[in-house]
Amino acid sequence: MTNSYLTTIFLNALEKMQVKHEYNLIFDIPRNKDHGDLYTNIAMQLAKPLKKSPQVIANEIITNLQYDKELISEISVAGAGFINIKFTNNYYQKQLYQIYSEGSKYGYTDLNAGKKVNVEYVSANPTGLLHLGHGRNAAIGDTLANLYKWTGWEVTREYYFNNAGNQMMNLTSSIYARYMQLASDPDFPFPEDGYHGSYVITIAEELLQKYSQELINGTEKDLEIIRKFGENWCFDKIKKTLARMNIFQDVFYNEDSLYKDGKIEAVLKELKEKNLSYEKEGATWLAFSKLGLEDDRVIVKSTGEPTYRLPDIAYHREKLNRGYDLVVDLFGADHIATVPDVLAGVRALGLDDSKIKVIIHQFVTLMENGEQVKMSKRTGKSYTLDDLLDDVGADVVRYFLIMRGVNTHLEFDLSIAREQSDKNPVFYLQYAYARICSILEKVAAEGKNIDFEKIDLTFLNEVAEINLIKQLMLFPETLQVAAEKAEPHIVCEYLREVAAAFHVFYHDCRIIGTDDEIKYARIFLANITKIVLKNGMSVLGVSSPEKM
RNA sequence: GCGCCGGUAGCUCAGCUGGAUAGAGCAUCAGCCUUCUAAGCUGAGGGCCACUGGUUCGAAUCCAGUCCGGCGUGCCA
Repeated sequence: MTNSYLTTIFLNALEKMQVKHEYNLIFDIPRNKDHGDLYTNIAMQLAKPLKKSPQVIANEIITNLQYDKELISEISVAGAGFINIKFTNNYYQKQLYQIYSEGSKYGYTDLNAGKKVNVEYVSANPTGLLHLGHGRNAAIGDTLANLYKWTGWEVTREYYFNNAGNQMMNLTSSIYARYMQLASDPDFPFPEDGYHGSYVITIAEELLQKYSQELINGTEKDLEIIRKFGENWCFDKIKKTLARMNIFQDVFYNEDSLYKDGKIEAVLKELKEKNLSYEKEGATWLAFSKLGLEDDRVIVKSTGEPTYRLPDIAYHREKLNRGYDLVVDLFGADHIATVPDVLAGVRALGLDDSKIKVIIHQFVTLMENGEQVKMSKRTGKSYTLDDLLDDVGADVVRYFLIMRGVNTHLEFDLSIAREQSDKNPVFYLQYAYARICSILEKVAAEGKNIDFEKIDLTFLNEVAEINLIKQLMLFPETLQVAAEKAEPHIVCEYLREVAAAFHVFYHDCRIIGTDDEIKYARIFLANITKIVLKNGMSVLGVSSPEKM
């Protein structure tokens, strides 16, 4: 981590010593509390170039350090040459004022001000209902978008879909078959690889209600009506599900518009001009082998239809052309194969693919009572995201789906998720928040006006108080790291630690019934904690109820 | 076969741009409510960080190889 005060005094010391070698001055929190509040390994880094032992260098640095004794109580050399720094309570108390002045904006940094990012997530085609996998994608994507917002980016949340391809045709014929089975012929054959989900029957029932027997001839016009009906039905359901998760995207980008606007044609033409595409066996191939990949791939099938690669490439160019500084894609692990193709395609068009950041998340397995709940697309008996939301609620769903690293296979334990108890990590955070609200309410009921500007924070000297302040101070940097690494779970872990630090404070330090000075200082601290928890939970998209 | 991800406590997982004695939650065991929400707090036990070799002051972390699991490897998306 960086610390501006420490950085300044250390750079001054190194300058005095006339150190001109390369180094990376960073401060970190030691695992062991006896080693102080922060440490740096700068002396080790300089050992080789200066040809001195780390301990000797560390001592020289300390000799040259000039610092405010009001803020730093101790700087010492330890172990192999670590420099440990210990702050005074006064230092921490002062930080609290700083947090207070930022108020509900605390945590926000304008690091990326003026920069635009597009985050594309969910992007399920309107051919069915969202399931658990989409849920993880949605939760990670939306939280990531929040993180970008909190680190200064101007964020566009985007959903990409295709309502024209094979999948849509498949849905259409599946609905038609169900419709026919209901409307005229119970034995009407169901397509070989059709959509077996029970929702298709529901769609057919509604279709029958609206159109009666009108569509039984299955003319092209009839099928178009059915297709549109199915698409609208699915999209409506998808959007409602997302809304339940507090997800509202800004742009719904239709793949079809790439064709209508001639963007697919343009890409094909350019690739041909650059001699990167060629005809073979009736299909158009893209010469990925000339772009650093192993094999050439088909981009237009011999039937004349493009494969997914072509519109994907055109779509990414389109996004880059819209002027984003960063274009983020969120995919499940099953889409990994498309990534190198799309990036190579974008490079082939002369664009900077380093602006594209692809995040691949691993799968989710649903567990119940220690057994895996099997998802079966064939039988149509699947546990949808809506089912899950009905079952455990939006807060638990969002939290559980982001609480692990994106690269880790996620085990979603229904038994724990359903439990409204200490086993459930969501409630741990919400309980801390509710406790704060409850106590502040009690204090307010006493009717005394407290002037926050005049509270004397030097009364906060208990270990639990200082530890809580330390935790609260880490919030902005935590959001930065989580955004930078694209790892929302970092925020989950952080907030759990904030809640834990608060619970200890709550346990050790009584508020009501203590002397006024101490009481007011502690109320102040509780208020700051409330702000951090609330802001943090809003980043996660989890609600912060005042009562539990 | 090849590519990507993972293998850390009984279970689920952090830590992975190298740092001091490897962490958390759950589970197990032992404590703490006449006072602000016990959905809480305190403590204990629990580990060849998959394996082997390498890099260096120092490796769970980096490199190479091996083994195990997941996902890919289409004129499906």
